[in-house]
Amino acid sequence: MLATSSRNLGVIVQAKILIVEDEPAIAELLAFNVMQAGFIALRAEDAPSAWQQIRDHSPDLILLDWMLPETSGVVIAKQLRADARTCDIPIIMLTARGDERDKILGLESGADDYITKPFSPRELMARIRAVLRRHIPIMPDENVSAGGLELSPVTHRVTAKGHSIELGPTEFRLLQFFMTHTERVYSRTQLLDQVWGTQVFVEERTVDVHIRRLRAALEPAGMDNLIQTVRGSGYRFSTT
Amino acid sequence: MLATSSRNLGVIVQAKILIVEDEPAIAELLAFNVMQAGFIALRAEDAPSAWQQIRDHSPDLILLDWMLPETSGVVIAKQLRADARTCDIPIIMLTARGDERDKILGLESGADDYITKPFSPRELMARIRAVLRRHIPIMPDENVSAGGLELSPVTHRVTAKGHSIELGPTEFRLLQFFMTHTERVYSRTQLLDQVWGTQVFVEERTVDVHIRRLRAALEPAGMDNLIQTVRGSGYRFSTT
DNA sequence: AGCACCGTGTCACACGGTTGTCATAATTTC
DNA sequence: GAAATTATGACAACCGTGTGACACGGTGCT
Repeated sequence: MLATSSRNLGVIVQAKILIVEDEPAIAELLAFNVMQAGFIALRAEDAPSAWQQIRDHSPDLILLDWMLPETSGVVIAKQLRADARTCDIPIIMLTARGDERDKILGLESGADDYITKPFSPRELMARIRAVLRRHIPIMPDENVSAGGLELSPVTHRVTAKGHSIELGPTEFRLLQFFMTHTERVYSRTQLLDQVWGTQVFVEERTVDVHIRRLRAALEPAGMDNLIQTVRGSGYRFSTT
Repeated sequence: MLATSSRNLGVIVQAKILIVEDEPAIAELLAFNVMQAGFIALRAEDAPSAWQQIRDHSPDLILLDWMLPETSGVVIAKQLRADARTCDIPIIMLTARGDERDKILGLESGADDYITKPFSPRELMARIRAVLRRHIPIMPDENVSAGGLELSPVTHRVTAKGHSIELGPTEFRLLQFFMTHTERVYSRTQLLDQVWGTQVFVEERTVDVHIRRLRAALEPAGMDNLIQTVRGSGYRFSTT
């Protein structure tokens, strides 16, 4: 599992994190850590440029300094929460004083979490990940059954009339895609996009190999004929 | 997690109840009764906003209307059950027709109870309390037995066909979680959230070590194969 | 206090499974 | 038969997991 990026339905997205901090040294430190962890770091040093960044890039999370030159972080947080377009963006407050009152105020103003300076990079990243984890949209993965096969994403099991079928991760995703998109031909490129993800560059012929491996796993149950080759076009999952 | 979940502690602070209902009048009525009874009422009028609420507030119980504009309540219920993060949330179905078939379908789709409109507030609250009573004490203090293992939270003991099994606190909680959530794959992140808690920051690979320690403790009884590795996904407690 | 002990989290390393790629054989199409 | 396309077998690199060791903090004991 890539700890650095939020995974959703097989597609890897790189979360964008906006750092709103006026002290350059701290901003630099934050940006470094954030990028080190594999996120995209956006930066703003005051409220106007923060809004600009939010409008242009719609970040997935905002690290917001408590103390800012013009507008305080709390005000920004409240404004973010007031706008329908931004009220869903999670906020982590950065505060210098380990004051308990700051914590209360920060949370009341709509922050999802807060962290006091100085902070360890590990803790910061952990909190970021925790907050992001809570905000990843829930995509229900339902059990699928087709052509006598039963696939259960939650238990990560595949069965075919009693036979238990062992699959590697890639073959599992491949079969899952086929079972949720039956009776239709998919080119190798389409399969790569859907199963491997768009950002991965893999040889087209690799699909052949995984098709073969999937068939081999299905063969003991006599269900390998479900995966059909359509010459010149690609592959198809068909019950007939 | 800052929004203190009403579970976990075993003590019901204030259960959050999500009302999914498109008719404003009925939603209002429900909310009023729920709040009157001392619960926190969340509201959603369609499937998307319901998911939003679930994601943000993780309610302790869901009142789900049978008939909804876009996605039917049954579909939502099934999706809730399919997701590891939501499968434990109890559901009470609201149905207008006193039809017996609805009841069957509703229960099959994973609802814990159902109630037909019109209903008396007293009956509704009684059912809510009954369902909550059954569901809150999942983690705390209930003896569990699965796969030939017996776990008793009150005495903090684990036995496997005569063998007494010694576990450290963390391994105990880990096993308890697995035994109350069998046959389902959990990622390291999910296990950290569920067993360690969301505000604890621990390396993901630490889970491996505790899995190993748990297996080592189970090995003398020959039950270490109950904890299965699902490569690329996580771990699973399975009796098969 | 000093001590040993336990539980825990982290790391480094080893091992095996998985994966992508290629060369080659088999198959289909014209 | 030749060309195009796909199936197969083999292989090396990589990644994920298992494992042992160690450090740290807490607890109870002498």
